[in-house]
Amino acid sequence: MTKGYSTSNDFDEVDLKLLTFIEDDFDVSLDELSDELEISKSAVHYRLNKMKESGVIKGITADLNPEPFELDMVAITEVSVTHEKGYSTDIGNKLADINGVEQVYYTMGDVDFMVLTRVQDRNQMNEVIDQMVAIDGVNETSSRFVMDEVKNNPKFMNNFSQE
Amino acid sequence: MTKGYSTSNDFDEVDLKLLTFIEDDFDVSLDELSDELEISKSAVHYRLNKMKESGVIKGITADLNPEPFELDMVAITEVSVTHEKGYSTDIGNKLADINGVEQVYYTMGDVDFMVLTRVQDRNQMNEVIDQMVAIDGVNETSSRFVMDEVKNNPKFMNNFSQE
DNA sequence: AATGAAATCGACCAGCA
DNA sequence: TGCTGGTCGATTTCATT
Repeated sequence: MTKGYSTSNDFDEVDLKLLTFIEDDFDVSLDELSDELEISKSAVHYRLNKMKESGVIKGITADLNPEPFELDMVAITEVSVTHEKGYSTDIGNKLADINGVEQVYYTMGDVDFMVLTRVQDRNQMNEVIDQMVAIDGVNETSSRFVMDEVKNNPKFMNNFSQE
Repeated sequence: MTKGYSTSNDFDEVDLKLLTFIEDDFDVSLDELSDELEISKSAVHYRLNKMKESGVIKGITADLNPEPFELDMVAITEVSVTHEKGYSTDIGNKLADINGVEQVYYTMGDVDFMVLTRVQDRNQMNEVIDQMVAIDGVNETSSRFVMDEVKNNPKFMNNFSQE
């Protein structure tokens, strides 16, 4: 974040509306956004550029469907570590680097990491768990299988609009 | 998914390379992709269109930075339900609809749902938890605060390339 | 599936409020 | 600083192979 936008106060209504739109769908033309926001195409472009440069917009990405890749086995694993050595950013990164691991959170409380894994089948899941316990400092793991991904598409602007 | 791409076998190397690129960064020119894949710009465009239409590419979205919105409080909550009535898709959807709730998974085992919540402060977090326990059928909740989001940017192609 | 040409759209710039 | 309008280059579309 090079400049501007240190707090939410730096956004006007048009910015918020723009962000809400493009967080949901960026596969639209400038004309469409221009119509919706009732500002000129150039102005839309100007605001987008500014937010990209400032880091408010981290990037533009394609959201893929896991189904065609048969990535339909998902598990959530609690990982406990032995609290000997200095702290566990190291272990967190090693967990994150395992193939199939999608999300890693370092948490307060009885367990240290929550890990979400997505793979194609039980064999791959076993491999992932094996790699977790093989990490130096990992003490114990406990996994739950996900039967249904009710919601897994974070949209910050939804959370923010409650303010 | 209207046609094609029912299994991973329907993708050739170029498709996989293309998907790997755009899942990470779609803010690139056709020329860049054309160079990288060593096919013509039109061919890139053709493949992209096909994958959008077939649903392999679910959409193009902007990835936003939570920091400017001060959405830096994250918690993971285990939700248990009373298993009386018919099943709990209903409860899952109600959890998903709560403002601030980002992810909801229906899981096997001792708890029924894992919920990830992102809000601005403790007050908002309390509100969210209140709304969870207020849902009819919700029995018990247990929350852990997230100290560090080690990894939270799912990339299917990373998981897939292990195959 | 892929190509090349024609039509459309987006990126960039100088200038203005 | 935010925006405008115009130019140029990039993208989309389509007939063709």
